[in-house]
Amino acid sequence: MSTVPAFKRLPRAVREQQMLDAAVKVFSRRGFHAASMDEIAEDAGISKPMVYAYLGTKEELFVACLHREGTRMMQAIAGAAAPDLPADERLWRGLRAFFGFVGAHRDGWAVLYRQARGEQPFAGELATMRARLVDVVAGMLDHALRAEGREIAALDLEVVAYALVGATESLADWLADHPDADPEKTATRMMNVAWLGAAQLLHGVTWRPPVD
Amino acid sequence: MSTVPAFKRLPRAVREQQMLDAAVKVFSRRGFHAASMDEIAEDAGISKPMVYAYLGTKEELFVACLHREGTRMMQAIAGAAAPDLPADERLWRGLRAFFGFVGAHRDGWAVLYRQARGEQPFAGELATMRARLVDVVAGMLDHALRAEGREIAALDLEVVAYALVGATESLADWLADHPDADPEKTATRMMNVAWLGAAQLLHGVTWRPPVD
DNA sequence: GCGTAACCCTACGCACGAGTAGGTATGCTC
DNA sequence: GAGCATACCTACTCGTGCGTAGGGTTACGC
Repeated sequence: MSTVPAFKRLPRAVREQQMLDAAVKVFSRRGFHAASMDEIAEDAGISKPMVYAYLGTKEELFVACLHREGTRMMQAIAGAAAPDLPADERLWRGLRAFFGFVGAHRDGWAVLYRQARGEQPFAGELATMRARLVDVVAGMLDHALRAEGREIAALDLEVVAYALVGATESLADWLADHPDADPEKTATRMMNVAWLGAAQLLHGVTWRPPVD
Repeated sequence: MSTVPAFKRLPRAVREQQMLDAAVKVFSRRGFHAASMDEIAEDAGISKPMVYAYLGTKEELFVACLHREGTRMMQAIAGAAAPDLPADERLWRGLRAFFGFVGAHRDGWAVLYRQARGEQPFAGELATMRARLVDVVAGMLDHALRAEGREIAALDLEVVAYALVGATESLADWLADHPDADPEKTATRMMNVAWLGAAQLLHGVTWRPPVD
């Protein structure tokens, strides 16, 4: 009794991508814990054991999402890189690529940053990625500084870079919550905050607390 | 058979505070979902039904934590307010109070911002608080701008304020993860990023994307 | 000293969701 | 067209953790 199967059989690689798509969607909507494997499987149009067979446990699945979205993001940014441009130009291109990515993959961003932040097992994964970003930014600042024959303590540099990355993430959240906002314009605004401030710092201007 | 009770009976108000202390601690360590009412009860040195009797369901308990910690934070910042000082001085005092609070209540901060961000039911609570902060910062910038006879579109102002708040939150996370770091010094660093950048903006200097 | 209200407990019901056992169908290779 | 790997399913087990039922004990007012 050859009943025609409701939906076609597909090669593993394809199904895996569908599952990851569904997982990113559900994780971003519900958060890691509240998301259920059943819902992810249903959303992918497949049964639960298939998900386990291909992508493993819930944690492994989540890590796979983190990996795919993270790699995509890093590639988007790296694609805009041009090592020998002046610092502001590099920063601008990086920001534009970054906000462009977030604008195009809003739930990828949500799962990557919003969800992974709190949950213990994945905080590390995320921290690594952020650390890489912070290093890049700090490296850029350091490079620009040396070009001016100036120097700042490494710790200060790191903290400033951390603040800039934080501001950028924050605007990314804002962007993700405002579907009609323009990524390009958001990048420009970030540039205003980051670069005008950084430029001052690079020229040796620093703010000191008043002695009260 | 009057067995001396292992621990004293205490009035409701006291127990409620103990429970909230325990809840904040556990929520910040585990995250909302992974935290169990049993662990919170045990940590508070009380049995689970008492928690339900006094603070209600898990969600209600979490909201209660959010409320207490949020109020404390707002009070800490409000206590440093002095409406008629120049903008940079106000910003400095606000930042100092804020980082001082985070330094002193690290897990209060964690539960407030790190956990509430992802989970749907509480995102609203947090968004409200952040919106208040953003308004304050934006209002300050706007005030300073008008004093110079200048003006910026409200949306731009809001986004800049959003970025500054994001950078500040990010440094707060950094502070929470570095127990030996000095809140005061962190505030100074934030001031360097925020104020030097904001000062430029206030003087009408803006960055524009290159025409490529 | 006695009632009553506030404080506090042990021990459960029950739902939900992770992960699996065990089997069926389909297409590909030789 | 037989054999075999791959794609796929239904239908469970079992742990975990929320929320509660149904009590016991201490203090306090009168």
